[in-house]
Amino acid sequence: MSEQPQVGSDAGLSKQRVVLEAVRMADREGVAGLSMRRLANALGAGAMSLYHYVASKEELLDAMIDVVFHEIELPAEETDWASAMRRRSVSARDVLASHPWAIGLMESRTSPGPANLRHREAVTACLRRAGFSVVMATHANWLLDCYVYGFALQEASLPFDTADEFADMAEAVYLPQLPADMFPYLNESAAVLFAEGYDPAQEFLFGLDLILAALEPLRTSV
Amino acid sequence: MSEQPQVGSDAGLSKQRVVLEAVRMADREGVAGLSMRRLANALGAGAMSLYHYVASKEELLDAMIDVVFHEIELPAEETDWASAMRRRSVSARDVLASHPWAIGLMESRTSPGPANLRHREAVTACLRRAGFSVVMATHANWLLDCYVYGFALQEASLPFDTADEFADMAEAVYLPQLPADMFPYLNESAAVLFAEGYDPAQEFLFGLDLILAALEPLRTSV
DNA sequence: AACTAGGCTCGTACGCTGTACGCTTTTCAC
DNA sequence: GTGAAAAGCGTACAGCGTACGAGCCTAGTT
Repeated sequence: MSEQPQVGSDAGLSKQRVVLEAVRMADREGVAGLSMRRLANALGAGAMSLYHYVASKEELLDAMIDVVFHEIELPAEETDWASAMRRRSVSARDVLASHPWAIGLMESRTSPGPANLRHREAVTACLRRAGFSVVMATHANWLLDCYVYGFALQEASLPFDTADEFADMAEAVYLPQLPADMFPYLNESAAVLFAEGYDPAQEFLFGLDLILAALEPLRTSV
Repeated sequence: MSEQPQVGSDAGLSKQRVVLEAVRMADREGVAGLSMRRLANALGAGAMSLYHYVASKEELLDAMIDVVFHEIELPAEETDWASAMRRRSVSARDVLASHPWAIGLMESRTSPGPANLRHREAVTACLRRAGFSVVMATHANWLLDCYVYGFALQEASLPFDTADEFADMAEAVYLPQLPADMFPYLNESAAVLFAEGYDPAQEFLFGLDLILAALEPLRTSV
């Protein structure tokens, strides 16, 4: 054993090491591939050793979600509210897209972790300081989160990651499923998207900017 | 056995009976409580009998999701586009709120079922007929779906269902977790929401109407 | 030096899961 | 009546989360 097992070198467990390895494993193989035994194995430990750092798998999943929230950029304080919200929303999408398992886990997790709370507080602060009323700040917060999470959810359930994969996928799987007489409009859309290419990041910005612009007049100017 | 086992009376299995009972079971006890053995038991059958109607549990889950989509109202054709979208979005929220397990399942399901496709086609048709371009209709479709799914996801992860439960919950669990000095803005919000009551349905309409209003000028009038 | 307390590790075991395999029963066309 | 197909299911296997309790290693006290 090393002299400071807390630090998290390659020997010696810690809650942090367990949780981070779990995140890495979920990134690689999905949350379905994450089992306590396999996780312990990856850490060079016995399965039951993990339970000294984590009360249950549920708690592990909670901690993993909070790691994800921790990666999301907090809204900057110096800029205007819309730019700050834009940046943190883009960051949230990036993070959720790189941990696609996280979004599906959120449904079942009912109590927010510390990083989640910190983030909510910072967002609410940003909105309040920009002149939104308490009620309106709550609305705006919900609305933005709905959009970000909803986007991440839809993106995670897309069967492709890149534009090239989209092209392959559309030709091989999607279009044959859509007889032109039953789905004329979807065929039309698919054709256009196929021709022009489809970029999720750009799609995200469209809705985000629309929402931000629609919220702007709802703050009482300070 | 009855004479027409296909029909789905109380005797005789069928894919429909299996899937519907699975949905009912998930509604009652969550998707975690749904096992092939317990499902078979509820249907008065042996576990392996289910596999004559469903290739795997994955396929069962896909079919369950499609049942949920089937329950969502299609956009009406006779009204203006905004009313039609509003109605179907409200319907979607209602349905997803009554099957909270569904939203968490969507992340892992990559190929849309027939009811899902039918719904997408109808929505796209509604938007195109209202004068949205192909690209803009895609944007609008994504944006609305993001909002609906995101809302459902957030709603599902709330630890309460009714306003009364919210009050209890806020006092017992939420507020003690939020020291006023670290989370001044969240405390402020919680106090106001606590005083005024909090209605998810109303919250949903705020964002929905904001989005619909912001989309209106983006169609080229017909 | 001997002893002890407490933190850490983990082997074993239990009840559960999805489902492959193959056997039995039922249904139906001829 | 007969043969074939459809429907039902008992058994078994690998893997899951985790309760339990036994072992180890270290620090502090006597």
